[in-house]
Amino acid sequence: MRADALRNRERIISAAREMFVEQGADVPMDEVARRAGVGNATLYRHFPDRDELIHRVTLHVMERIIDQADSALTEETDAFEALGRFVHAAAEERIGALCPLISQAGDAKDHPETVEAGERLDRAINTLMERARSAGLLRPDVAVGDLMVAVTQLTRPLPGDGCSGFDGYVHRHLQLLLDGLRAPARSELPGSAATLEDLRQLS
Amino acid sequence: MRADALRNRERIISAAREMFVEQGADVPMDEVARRAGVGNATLYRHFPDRDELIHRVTLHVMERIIDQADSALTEETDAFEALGRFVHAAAEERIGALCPLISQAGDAKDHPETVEAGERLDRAINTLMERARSAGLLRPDVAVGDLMVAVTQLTRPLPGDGCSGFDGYVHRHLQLLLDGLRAPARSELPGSAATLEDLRQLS
Amino acid sequence: MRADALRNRERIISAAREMFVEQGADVPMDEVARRAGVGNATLYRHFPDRDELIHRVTLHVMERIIDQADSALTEETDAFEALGRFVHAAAEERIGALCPLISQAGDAKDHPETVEAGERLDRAINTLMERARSAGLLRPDVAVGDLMVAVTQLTRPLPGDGCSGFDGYVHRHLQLLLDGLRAPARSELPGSAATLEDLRQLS
Amino acid sequence: MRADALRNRERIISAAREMFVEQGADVPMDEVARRAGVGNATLYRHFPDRDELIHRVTLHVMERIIDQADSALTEETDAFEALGRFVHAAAEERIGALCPLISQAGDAKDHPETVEAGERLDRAINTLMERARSAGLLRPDVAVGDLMVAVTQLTRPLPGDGCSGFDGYVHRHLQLLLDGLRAPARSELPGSAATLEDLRQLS
DNA sequence: AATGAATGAGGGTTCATTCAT
DNA sequence: AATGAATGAACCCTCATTCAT
Repeated sequence: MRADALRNRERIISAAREMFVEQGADVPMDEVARRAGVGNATLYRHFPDRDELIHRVTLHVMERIIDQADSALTEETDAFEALGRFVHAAAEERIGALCPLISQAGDAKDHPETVEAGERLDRAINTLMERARSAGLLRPDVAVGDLMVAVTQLTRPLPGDGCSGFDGYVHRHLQLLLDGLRAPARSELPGSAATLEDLRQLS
Repeated sequence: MRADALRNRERIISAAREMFVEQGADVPMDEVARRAGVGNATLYRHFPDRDELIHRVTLHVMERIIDQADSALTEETDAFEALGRFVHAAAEERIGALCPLISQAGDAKDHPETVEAGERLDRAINTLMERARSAGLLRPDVAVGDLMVAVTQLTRPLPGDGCSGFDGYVHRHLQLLLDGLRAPARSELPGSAATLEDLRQLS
Repeated sequence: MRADALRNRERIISAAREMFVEQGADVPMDEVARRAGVGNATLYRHFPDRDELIHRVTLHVMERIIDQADSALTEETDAFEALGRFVHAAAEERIGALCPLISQAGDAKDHPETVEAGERLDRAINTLMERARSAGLLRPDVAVGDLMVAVTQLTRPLPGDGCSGFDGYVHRHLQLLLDGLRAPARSELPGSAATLEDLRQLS
Repeated sequence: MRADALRNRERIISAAREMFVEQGADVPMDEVARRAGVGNATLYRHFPDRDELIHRVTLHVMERIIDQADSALTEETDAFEALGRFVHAAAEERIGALCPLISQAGDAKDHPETVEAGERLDRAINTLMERARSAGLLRPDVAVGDLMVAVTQLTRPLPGDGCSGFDGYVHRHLQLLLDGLRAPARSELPGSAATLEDLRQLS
């Protein structure tokens, strides 16, 4: 790929990520192109339709979240602290805004690359959780899917514009969740623990 | 109001609530009308535009949630059990699908009726929380806004169709939240406690 | 017809005339009904469709204009003064706003009542003009159709709202027209003199 | 601008002008597009809404009328003949059908380009009138606004379709007006002379 | 490869007219 | 007779996607 084409591709993904965060997946494609500083047809050359664009943006954010999980694992000594750091870092990566998009992107969620990235993400977070669980700090009845769905949901932006003021509260709610995750369990959870793969097949 | 008109109005609200839950606030108005079994112009006679329809649906659900809070307060003896019952009942009322709609309905969130219903909701839930807090069962550093936002977020449906399989997991996550809410607090929360009014003004 | 029905009919015609003058023939029927203080279905009972309403309003104004012609004939001694008085009076009757409506009312302009009223109007104005012509005050190469079309056009309101400020100028332009009608003719007119019947058949 | 886009733009303006003349400002936008041989969205790309389309069409016709005024000034020796030629030429440019549209186009009449074109038009016609007035051929108590409103009104098409037969009479009425404008004045005019700017501010 | 331009399908809303009370 | 309510067709406008330069 030519160097300028690659640069365009990256600018489009970056613009799309920003706009998806701010305005959701329904943002007009022309607006994405304009924010990226390219013509609309250039956008379509790189991403044949909206689904493909969403697909690539979500893959991109999954990679970043995997990186965050790895960093937290490496750089934090306390196992539960590592989990907490990861949770708050995932929020900053806008997991709540971006990951749910995949359910709007046709069959993208079953695409091999998505599945594969999901597996790596599952492994990375599972490692984090396993370490905390082994240390007796994490309640034993939760799995990666539980954590990721809860974090995603708690950090989802409200539809429509302008509710960005809520961001300040998000970390409070994540902290409440983390307190609920701490061992020992204070109640019995209904249902059963879910992996990311379980969730993917459900959706 | 004429009897048939009232019946139509109720059928429209009911259809709209169902479709908002299933497909979000962007459902075509004509589809809502069709589901309600009326012509599209009948819908517009009752609700001059989409904002008004959303406004009335959200008011309706707020009333139902207030009722749930009152029931929980009356019928449960354990104060924390009451809170838990209310949280799960609010999920069943689809608080996560319906309350966020108000931010998509223009100025509806500042409408006097919405404000007033919000105040009553705040009082009802505050009573529930106060009772649990007095009994030493609820951590003292949370307020109504914290609870309601977290519950709303955790129960929001994913965008797009068909992810209804997640519903089974929602109650797990609510339970995690409730465990995090229990006294004693396991960590210090960032930021400060919010009332519903605080949140309304933010949004 | 019952007394209250007759009263309603008159209120509707009156409301329609006002609104046609202010907003043109495209005013919503429901608005006419509201201005008249009746239900919309009552309007439709009296006038089966918009064309019929326009038809009746224009007949009504034609009668009033005939009256104005008769008054001018009777009450003015100078024959050209009588013509001038009539022209300005027709403007006040909103001939320019109301008579053109008939061309928007389907086949109403060929309705026997319209034809008959047109004939009476033609006779009345012709009498006025003939008297002025006999007195050597009116140029001989103009007929009723010329006068009425020119007066109608010069007094037509602009489409859209709010241009009522123009009214002040209308009488200036009518006066210019009257000066052009005075004998002796200052130029030769193209085409030939037209009766109202000529015009009706054209339109 | 690309050559094909420019061609489309001109075809749209041309189609719109024809249809505005025939059917008024309320023609469906889709019909204009169809007459122009383009898709409806192409029309909207060039003219974001109906107001903008009207705005551009009226600007276009104003330019053509200015040209007519200049031609009449240059090519006619007799000063009143020049005025007469201009008046009839303005009628052929459909001034009566097109200029009133501007009052239906939102704030277009206060748009700088419209104001500026109006000023040039005022100057061009004022030159014509001044020359005739200096030659003692034009009555002194009229101004540009008087002339233009009268010409516009006398040449306005009737609402609705099909009354094109009237066109033959229009030049008769313009001639009557011109005879009324000739010096010496045969009566005193009510009100005061108006410039185009006066009229714009009124409307 | 990049892009401005074109397009057709779809959704929101209005309104003339008809229906039911 | 009077009326509030219901309706479907029409129109404006947007946008995802394709085409032509």
